Amino acid sequence: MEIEDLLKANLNPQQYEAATVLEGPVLVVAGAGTGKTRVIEYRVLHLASQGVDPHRILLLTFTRRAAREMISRASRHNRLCQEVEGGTFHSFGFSVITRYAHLLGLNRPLSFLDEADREALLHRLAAQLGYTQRKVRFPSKGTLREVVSASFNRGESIEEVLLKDYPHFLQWAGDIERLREEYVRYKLDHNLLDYDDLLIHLKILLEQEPVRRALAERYRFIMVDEYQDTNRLQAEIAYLLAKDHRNIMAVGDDAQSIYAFRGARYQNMFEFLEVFPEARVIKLERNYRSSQPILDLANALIDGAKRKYTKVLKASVAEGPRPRLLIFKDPESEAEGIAHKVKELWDEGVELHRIGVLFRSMYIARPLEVALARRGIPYRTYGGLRFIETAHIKDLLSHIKVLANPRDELAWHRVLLLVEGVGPKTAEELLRRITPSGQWQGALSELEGHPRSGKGIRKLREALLEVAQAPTFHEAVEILCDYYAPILKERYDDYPRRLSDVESLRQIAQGYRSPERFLLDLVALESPERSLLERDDLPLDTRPLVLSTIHSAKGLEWTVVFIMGVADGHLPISYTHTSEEEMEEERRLLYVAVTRAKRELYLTMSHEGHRGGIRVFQRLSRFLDDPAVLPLLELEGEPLVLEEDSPALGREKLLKKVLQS
DNA sequence: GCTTTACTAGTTTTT
DNA sequence: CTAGTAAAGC
Repeated sequence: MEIEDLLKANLNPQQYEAATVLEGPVLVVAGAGTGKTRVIEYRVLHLASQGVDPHRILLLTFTRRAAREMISRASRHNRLCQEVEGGTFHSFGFSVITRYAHLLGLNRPLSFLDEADREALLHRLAAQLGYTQRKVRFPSKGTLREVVSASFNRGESIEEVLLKDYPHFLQWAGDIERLREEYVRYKLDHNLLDYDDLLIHLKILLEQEPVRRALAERYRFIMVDEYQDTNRLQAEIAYLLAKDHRNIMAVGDDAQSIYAFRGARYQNMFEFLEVFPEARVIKLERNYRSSQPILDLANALIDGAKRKYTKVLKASVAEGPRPRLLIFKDPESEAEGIAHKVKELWDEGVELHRIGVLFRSMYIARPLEVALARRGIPYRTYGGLRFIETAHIKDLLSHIKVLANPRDELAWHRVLLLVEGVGPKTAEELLRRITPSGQWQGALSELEGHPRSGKGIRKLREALLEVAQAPTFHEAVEILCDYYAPILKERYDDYPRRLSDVESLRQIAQGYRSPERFLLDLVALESPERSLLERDDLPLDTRPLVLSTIHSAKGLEWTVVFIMGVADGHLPISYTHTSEEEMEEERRLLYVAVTRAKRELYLTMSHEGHRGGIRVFQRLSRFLDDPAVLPLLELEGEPLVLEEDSPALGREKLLKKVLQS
């Protein structure tokens, strides 16, 4: 009973129970830093050592990274654990849908639409329906994507979504409903899947009794992590998988729910107890991560929430410095201040990767990147625009997509618009000739005589021909990069930086034999470049400082944490209309950020900010400017706090003052 | 008629 | 910084 001893030695009684109760539903309410990763790790290990075939264990997590991490930790004790099936709902959906595509009437290969592809497609369809030439403003493609996507993952009609999020567009409810239908039809006709489809189609498959029974039979033990951030579809999927055998464990913390904008429902935690009334509830409240002063702040923050959370975190490390609030004059000195402090810590021997800098939105970190670069402090950013979402990488990928599937209209559209002398009209004309058959060579040569675009089209055709004849995929990518480089230089002022991204792509391509696999890894699911950069094998002292959005920092921890921009307008972020629900989520976001810190926590803000070139005064975040919270902080800098009732100048007064000066 | 360029307004979080 | 729009240019 070696494993048994290991469990007993490494888990507290609640954790032990969560790891070892294998039969029947279990809901684990796990506060931040209470060792839920460890629970899952040991539960997997326990299952495997009880003789459960690892292929019958399904671990659904929020990111693939989280799944990888837990499985690899369990595998250190028992190599069999490597065979456990783990990933996100989306990646699980993708593999199930691929296997049962025929039941859905879809033909392989299936292609994946990322967010930008979805927008492009919606825009095209809206234009075809004549919606874009409206006198009254029709929603932009980004908004259309949000609305359509929200209607799917919240299970609401377009009208309901508009009512809540975009009441000013209510008049277009009918048109957008129609657009949504066309969008779905197009995807089905062209074997395309987007993020929502990965869940929708999975659920549709699970509603077919034979499929459901086969999958429920296969996966006898199911674990779902970050349950507070699952949406309605995901909860239904979990239920369908587990309703027969009922061996399901959901782990979550309603106080850490930060994805409502994406359809997440912390209510799923409570509803779990309704669909599985016999579920055992286990609460983890002993925090192993942070010192008590940090947890006091976290507890006070969450105590100020409208909705009451029942957990109170208790630290196992009592002592530690109080969290510090640093107030700077402007964003630049805030950045300088943090960079300076980081350098100091580094010089004192704190390894960079033990320090994390967190912020609500990426733009907050811009000045910091400058300050770090100046001091030669290596850093890497998490969150924000990802590699494959940048324009130049999408350009290049479109060329590869076109070769992999010559009927891919979106990819062709992008490729053609890059050709000199080709605009929307010529591109549409070419698309009409190319995509029905996929015979691009003939279609392209026909237009080579065109006075304006002919030359560019010929270049494209010759390059594609050469690429198609390349002996290996890797060489094909080389040729494409050479074709694309001059276009890139022509189009982007900042081409040197972009060119180095192209170089990275070229290197990533070296590991692949075929475009299909490459595109799937890169576009459909988590991109490999992350794992390339996240090398765990790097010596500890060369791992860089992490800058991360709070959303991306979920589940991570650092010895020293900086939270930038704790000012009203940044955290909570000011957005045109903010409901009470959204404000509560902003509070939880700060809670999540605070609970990432183990020993030292710095909260920083600046009084001056720029909004569109105009200087504005900022006040401390309303979550911190609270009599129950402020005394928990060590203050540094001038707390130039504007009076709560300091009256706004108002248009007329401002006008007078400006005219006088 | 179509493409390119110049300008302006608004800029969250992510599988 | 980028998406959308208006005007200029071929």
